[in-house]
Amino acid sequence: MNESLHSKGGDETKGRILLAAQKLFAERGFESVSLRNITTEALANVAAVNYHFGSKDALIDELIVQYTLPVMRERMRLFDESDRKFQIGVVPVEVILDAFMRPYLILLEESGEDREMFCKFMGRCMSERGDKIPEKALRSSQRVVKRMTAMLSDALPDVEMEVLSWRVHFCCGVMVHTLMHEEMLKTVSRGASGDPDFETTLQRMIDFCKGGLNSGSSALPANSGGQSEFFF
Amino acid sequence: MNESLHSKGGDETKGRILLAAQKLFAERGFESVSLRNITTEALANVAAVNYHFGSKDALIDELIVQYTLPVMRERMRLFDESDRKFQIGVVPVEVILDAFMRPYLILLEESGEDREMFCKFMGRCMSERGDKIPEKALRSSQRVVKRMTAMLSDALPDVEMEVLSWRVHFCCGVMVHTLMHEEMLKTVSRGASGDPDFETTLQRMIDFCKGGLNSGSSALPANSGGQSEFFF
DNA sequence: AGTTATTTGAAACGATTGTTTTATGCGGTT
DNA sequence: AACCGCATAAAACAATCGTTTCAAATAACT
Repeated sequence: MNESLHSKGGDETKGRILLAAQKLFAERGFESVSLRNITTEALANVAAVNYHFGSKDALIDELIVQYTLPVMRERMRLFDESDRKFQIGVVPVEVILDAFMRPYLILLEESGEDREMFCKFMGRCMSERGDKIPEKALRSSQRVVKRMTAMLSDALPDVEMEVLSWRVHFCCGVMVHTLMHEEMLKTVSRGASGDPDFETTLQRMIDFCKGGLNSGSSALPANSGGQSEFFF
Repeated sequence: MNESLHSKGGDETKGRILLAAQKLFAERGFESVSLRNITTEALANVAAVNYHFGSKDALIDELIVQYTLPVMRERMRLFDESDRKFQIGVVPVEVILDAFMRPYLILLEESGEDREMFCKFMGRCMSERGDKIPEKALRSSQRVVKRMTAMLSDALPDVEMEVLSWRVHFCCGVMVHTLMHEEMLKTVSRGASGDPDFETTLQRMIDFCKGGLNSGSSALPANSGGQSEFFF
């Protein structure tokens, strides 16, 4: 009856389908997973997908929106928090990067979902769905990037705007690639202290991106800065 | 008759299929493109694919090997060249990065193929074929990464081996993400001097990665360094 | 209760997938 | 000419795809 915010109470199977879809999409990609794969995993009927969501694409869109918006909100919240904390002076680069990347860690840890699965899902959104990202998620993402670029610009006044835009993009590349292939990266760290936790991975990404953002650039012609129209 | 190195002379359609397949795979991904899409583009019959290659997967494998090996060879050649040039002292980081990333530019410019298409194809190999990379291409890639990591280790003696391995991985993330989404990145640079050429993009990637590799790392427990088992 | 609206299940839809079969055409050799 | 090996073409293969249909079951409301 009431279209609940968390889609709780009402539909049982709808939630199971969303969960199964996220898991399978994360593991094998959007194109490779069929509706029957999903409904089998979710112990539901094939028709249930089209009944509850309308189509496979609509299901994907709903998944993207449902999993993207909380991340973007958390990023914005951390940006705000940082702005307050560093009211005098600028927010340090590593703090900005942390606010940008950490939500992938925190958000899911709280809700008890599988973080690795979630990361892979988000990574696939970025690499396999470059175009077909739902409007709402796209705009939300663009606001975040715009905000972060502005904050970084304050922290790095010597870096031209266009160069900075490119480097923000590079940071996203680092993050996407790392999230997508996390389990393989663990083979790099096999040794003394066991698997590196996400906090370690996060710190390594931040260190690297901070160095990259700060890097002294070779002389290049200066253009007017623009905003990337990407989905991160 | 003679199985020419460049698959010239003998089979006409086989070459056309390879070309069409590379183009379509680059544009839309491996799963989304059907054999009929390919053969239509190549003005060939559907059966021709299975006749010449055995299966769709075999076609993909052949494409990957055919386009990967020259890149790896060129990287190794540039590594050798750098080693000779800097016989006294170590090879600078930016030179190593250049040797790693430039082959994507040079190789195709010479053969007159479409570089943007090629980059996208390689990017898709890395992001959509993480596991199913043919053995030959995989080993070739691993040799390159091992070699580069060793050279970087000499150039950056202060960076622990494990941290360095992670950062090499991050550099790959920068490259893959950039190659995959090059055309969207151009919207960042719209303005004065028109589209940035690949040389500019390359320089920006190198600058960023150099800064990232050099970055002073926060204190983290040191593990034994290992080799990533990735396909780059 | 009975009526209505919503959610399921089994089956089938047409379309498309990768692959195979069968027949035909072509060039070179004996 | 007859034969051969190789390449192509048209057609059909079974399987699977996303989607739809429709009847049965379940829940909600008067």
